[in-house]
Amino acid sequence: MSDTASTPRVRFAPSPTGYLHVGGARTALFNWLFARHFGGTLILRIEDTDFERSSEEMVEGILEGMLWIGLNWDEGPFYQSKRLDLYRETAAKLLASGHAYYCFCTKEELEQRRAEAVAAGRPPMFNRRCRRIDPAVAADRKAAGESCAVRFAVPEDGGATSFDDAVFGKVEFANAEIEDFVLLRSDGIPTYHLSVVADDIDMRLTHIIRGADHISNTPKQVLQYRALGAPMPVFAHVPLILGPDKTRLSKRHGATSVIAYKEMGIVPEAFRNFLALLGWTPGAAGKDADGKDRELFGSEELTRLFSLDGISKSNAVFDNDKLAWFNTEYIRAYDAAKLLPLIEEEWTKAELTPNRTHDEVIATIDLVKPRARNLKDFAIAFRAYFSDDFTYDPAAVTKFLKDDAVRAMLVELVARYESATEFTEASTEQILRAFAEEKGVKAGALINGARVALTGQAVAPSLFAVMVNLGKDRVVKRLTATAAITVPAVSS
RNA sequence: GGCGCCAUGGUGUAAUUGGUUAACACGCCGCCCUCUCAAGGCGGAGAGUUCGGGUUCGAUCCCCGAUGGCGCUACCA
Repeated sequence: MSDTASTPRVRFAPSPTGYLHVGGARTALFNWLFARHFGGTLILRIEDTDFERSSEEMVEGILEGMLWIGLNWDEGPFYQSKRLDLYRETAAKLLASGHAYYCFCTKEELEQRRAEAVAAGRPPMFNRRCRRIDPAVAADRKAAGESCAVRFAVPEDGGATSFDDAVFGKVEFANAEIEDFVLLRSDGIPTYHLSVVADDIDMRLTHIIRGADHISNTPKQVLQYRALGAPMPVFAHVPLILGPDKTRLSKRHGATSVIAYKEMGIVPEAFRNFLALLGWTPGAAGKDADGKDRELFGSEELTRLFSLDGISKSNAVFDNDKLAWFNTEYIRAYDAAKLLPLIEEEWTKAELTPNRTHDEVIATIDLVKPRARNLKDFAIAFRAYFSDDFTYDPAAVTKFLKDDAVRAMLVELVARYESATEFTEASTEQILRAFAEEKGVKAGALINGARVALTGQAVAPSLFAVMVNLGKDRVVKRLTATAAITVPAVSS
């Protein structure tokens, strides 16, 4: 690590060939946490040198994903496609110092040789044929217009290249295993190997925190740092996130794009908290007074606690159940006012317009949120609290309103409420229980039936709290309507 | 195939870096509460630390091997 840098400079460098996926989001989060912890700088760099697969639309999707989980950046976004000169200059330096050379092999030749090697059971590595061409001759051929790529000359000294990874420790590769990789393609566009190093040096990065899938690429980069005489950054590779079957997380396992979780009704802070704990633990600092591990960490606490030391080496499985748990915890902890804008998005999507006053809406969110697992609940299961436009859950009707006698009694109950002078939790309960006693039925039967009549659901908060929340008029109306509710025909 | 990395209940992780009845959280099961369902409270099942060898008085922890998983193996990133 360079001692001229007092604070770390890190980067998140996605390739815009897809949306921000959960692995990328976690890498971004770790970089962000690391930068914020040390008061360092986070740079956002778009690695779009694969013109075929990159698109501006994907860049927007990635930024949207980052912003959603609350990540910002200090510099950038920088686009590699706009920094081509830097890469060409870097390649020229390497060429000049003898660390790189022109390769005139065509793609077809390369493919053919690779196929032959595989068929013969030999490693399909580039055979370094063009490395033996005299540099002067190569320069002439290039000047004459012959198409060529630039390759890095990996030391043929029988030695090894290693680096000290902040999470994995010392990792070493025999130089004989590293092929003379392409730096500059024949069309003058750099490959990833060149552009990362050129940019990481140019942007004076001190720590490279990225997915463990880059471990095998690292020696190629270390070699370039040395050839360029640049200070070596600290490498920290983060284990990958796997699906429930322990294979690489993919669409097969459900949502892989971060934004999909937003669309599923996940609260951003819950997602961020969940992600932070995949492959990282605060260790002893994350235990409570009883020595139990804590799981719920807000943004500030996460950045205070974050450290490279807490990153584990083994891959982690993405567990939807745990995410769901985080989500309910966060929804319950949010105040109604903070929840409201998120819920309004869901209402818009569900084409629901609440016909209640703002204060009523806030009070209702508080009433209902202890039972919410997901933002979607506010638009679906809890719909009857916010709008008169709701439906009855057939299963709930079958369970509690199947009995005609119960339905008739609920309708009869209406008169009692209409003539009541007050309408509080205590009074509504008292009226119902007295009525049940008169009729010789269990209060529970009427309560459960009324719940379905009032909310359309079998699941709800305390019935009398619901009554007060809805208000006398709605209660009267909905109870009266009980008679018209159709009981689903019992099949089988 | 070659190279690299990893390996603690179903999942995420702990275990004063050799000495614990292997801990916590999620999930699961049961009980309590009760007008339903969550929540909450209480209790439970579930790993002897992938397997096999070592080193040691003693290994989850150190070493070797095997197995398994993952990653890389492009003029993709």
